[in-house]
Amino acid sequence: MADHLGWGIIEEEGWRKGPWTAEEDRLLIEYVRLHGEGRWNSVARLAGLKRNGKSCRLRWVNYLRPDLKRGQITPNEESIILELHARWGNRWSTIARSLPGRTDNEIKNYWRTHFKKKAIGPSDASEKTKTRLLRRQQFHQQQQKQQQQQQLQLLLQQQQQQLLLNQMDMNRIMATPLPQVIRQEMDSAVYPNTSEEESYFYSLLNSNVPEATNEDIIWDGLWMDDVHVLGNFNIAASSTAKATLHNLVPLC
DNA sequence: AACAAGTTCAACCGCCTACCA
DNA sequence: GTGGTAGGCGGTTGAACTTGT
Repeated sequence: MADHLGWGIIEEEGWRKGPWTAEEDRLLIEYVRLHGEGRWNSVARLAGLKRNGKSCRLRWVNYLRPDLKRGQITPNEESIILELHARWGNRWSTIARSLPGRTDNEIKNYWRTHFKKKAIGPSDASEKTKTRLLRRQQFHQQQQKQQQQQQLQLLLQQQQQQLLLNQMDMNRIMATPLPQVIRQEMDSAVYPNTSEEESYFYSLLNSNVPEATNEDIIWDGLWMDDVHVLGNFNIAASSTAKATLHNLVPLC
């Protein structure tokens, strides 16, 4: 059970709660400087703080992070908050990403104190449902994305194999003496005038497919209305792949 | 000056998802 | 496949501060 010795000195299972002291802040800053962000549950052990991981993370993210912007929300920021809230609802962390230096907590508090009163009404009652629905949709989209990535990766693997085989054939052909003109023709057939999409595909073929791509960032901004974009991306990737394969076929 | 009411914001809570063994 | 754990998120709380009477 918790010992209630006053706000700030409450302890439960050895964890301190309540307002942070300057010394605790110093220890946390030092910890992050040495070990970086993350592994928050190690903070207690490594930094000598009697705070649980969640508390440490929150303190860092909302208060100690060096890139935080202090002071009043500007009118410009306010309009961004209004616009994004109209679009996303109470998805504060998503909104916060569009306002560098502002935290989700800060934006949430700002919204509640400045706009909540105006917003209370029939729409407010449905806010929770709306947020949950959005979350569920996000989850389904994530699953779809994974499936599509798997398909794309499979396709790329097949094509890389095909390319390897083609290259082996090419090597064999190139090993036999040919007139210069015919060789030039063949060179242009391997890498014809490429479109942007094809260049992108070549670059994919020539590099290992990264495990974590910028798609994560893109996906952050993709929601219901944007699903078709990913659908098109997949189609585009597939069609490009087909086109590229088609270009290679005459070589076989 | 003193008190009440209103506002702000740091911090906590509970839930959910991702990840790992 | 499953259970445990860590981290992230939105909602809520309550102490501190400000403003009005």
